[in-house]
Amino acid sequence: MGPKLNNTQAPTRGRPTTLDHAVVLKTALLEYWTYDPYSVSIADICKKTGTSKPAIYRAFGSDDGLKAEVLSLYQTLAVEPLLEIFASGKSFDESVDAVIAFLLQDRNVLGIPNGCLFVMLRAQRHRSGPITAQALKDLRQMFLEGISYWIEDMKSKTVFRQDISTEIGALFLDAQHAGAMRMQKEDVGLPQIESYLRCGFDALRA
Amino acid sequence: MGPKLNNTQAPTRGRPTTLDHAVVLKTALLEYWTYDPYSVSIADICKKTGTSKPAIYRAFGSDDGLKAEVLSLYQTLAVEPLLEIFASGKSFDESVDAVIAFLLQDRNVLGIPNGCLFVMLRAQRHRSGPITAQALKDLRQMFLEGISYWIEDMKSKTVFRQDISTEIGALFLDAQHAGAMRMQKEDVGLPQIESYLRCGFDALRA
DNA sequence: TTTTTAACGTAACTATGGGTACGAAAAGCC
DNA sequence: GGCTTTTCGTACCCATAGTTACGTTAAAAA
Repeated sequence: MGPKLNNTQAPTRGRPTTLDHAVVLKTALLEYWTYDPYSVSIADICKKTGTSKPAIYRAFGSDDGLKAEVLSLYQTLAVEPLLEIFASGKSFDESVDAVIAFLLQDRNVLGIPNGCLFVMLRAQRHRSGPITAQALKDLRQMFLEGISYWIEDMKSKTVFRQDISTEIGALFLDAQHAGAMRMQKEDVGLPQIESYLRCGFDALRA
Repeated sequence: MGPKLNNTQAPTRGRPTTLDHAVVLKTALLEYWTYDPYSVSIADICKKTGTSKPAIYRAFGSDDGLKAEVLSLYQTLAVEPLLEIFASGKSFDESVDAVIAFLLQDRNVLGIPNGCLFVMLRAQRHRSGPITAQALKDLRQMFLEGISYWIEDMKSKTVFRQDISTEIGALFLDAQHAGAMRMQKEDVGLPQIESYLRCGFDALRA
């Protein structure tokens, strides 16, 4: 989109780029995730990364553009790994265990914030600009589809209740995920969140 | 708290109050509920009600104070009626039906916004001032307790799964409520939300 | 009637938000 | 070396947020 490529080779003329696209993106991700996307300003990210505002605007176009790129990074770092667990052909019980283990890792140890940026953005999607809104819509779609595939798979193995439509099952699991992430932010204990999630999965087991 | 009582009789000296406390509160509630508490400014509420900013500060002290009073109004208007359904001694199935009917009323017809202000505030509680934060904490506590009472009642009638602790059951229903309200804001269809809720209640039925 | 009391609202203040104009600086090309 | 190209970042723009100073107005008390 922008007039320049990332730092991965390219420019032939003009002053070389000093801004590190990846560092800014990663910093923004961490700030948005830790606090909330709409409580962190461009100026905050500038301070954290030692860059200037125009540099960020040159690289990302706008606040909306930055948020959209951050969401894209979050997708590859956090959402897709979760979907891969669902897609990895595990049994029902193995899937449940793996998903719970993934969601409830000790984040302090890993240096990862609590909660889920995707969930936070969805909860405030009326605030997002058009680019982020579209990215959010697409990701939601992909998320529900990923879950739907798993449900279909489980149904074919007759370990998932046949009387629950795939659509509703997907909405249900999506909501379970959001609920767990919200509880994590609200400092509900891990054992409680785990029980909550198992309770939900039990509702789907044939 | 403020130096004056509400318009319900009282002042003996000085210029009489023209600001209608109730109207401002109701307007703020509607704006916060329709959009989101942190996308609506004091100035917005002034425009809607035709009052001045100092009038609002005189009556509510601060943004935080206004939000806290609005939350209190929301509690009596929307949260307590829901808890009363749970407390009204209905059977399990009647409770489920009544709760679903309550949550999924046609809001357009009633002039009530979609979603839930309580859920919205909780999702952004890190932004709230100390007064609102405390009110939010108290309301959350009351909400979980109200649900817990119902669960205990249902357990005593052996229609609620005994192997789910009351604490987890309450967290689960709290999350179901939040999920349904979030879906309503995300424009998920009513039938889907209803199925989602029934699916969750089914998980708790003995 | 004058004094006291208290709410009135215009017009400010400060901080911060997203966003940019523009001259300086650093590279390649001729 | 000059010329072109492109990024650099300081210093600004404008809008809006929450909040308040202060002169004015309307009532009760003296």
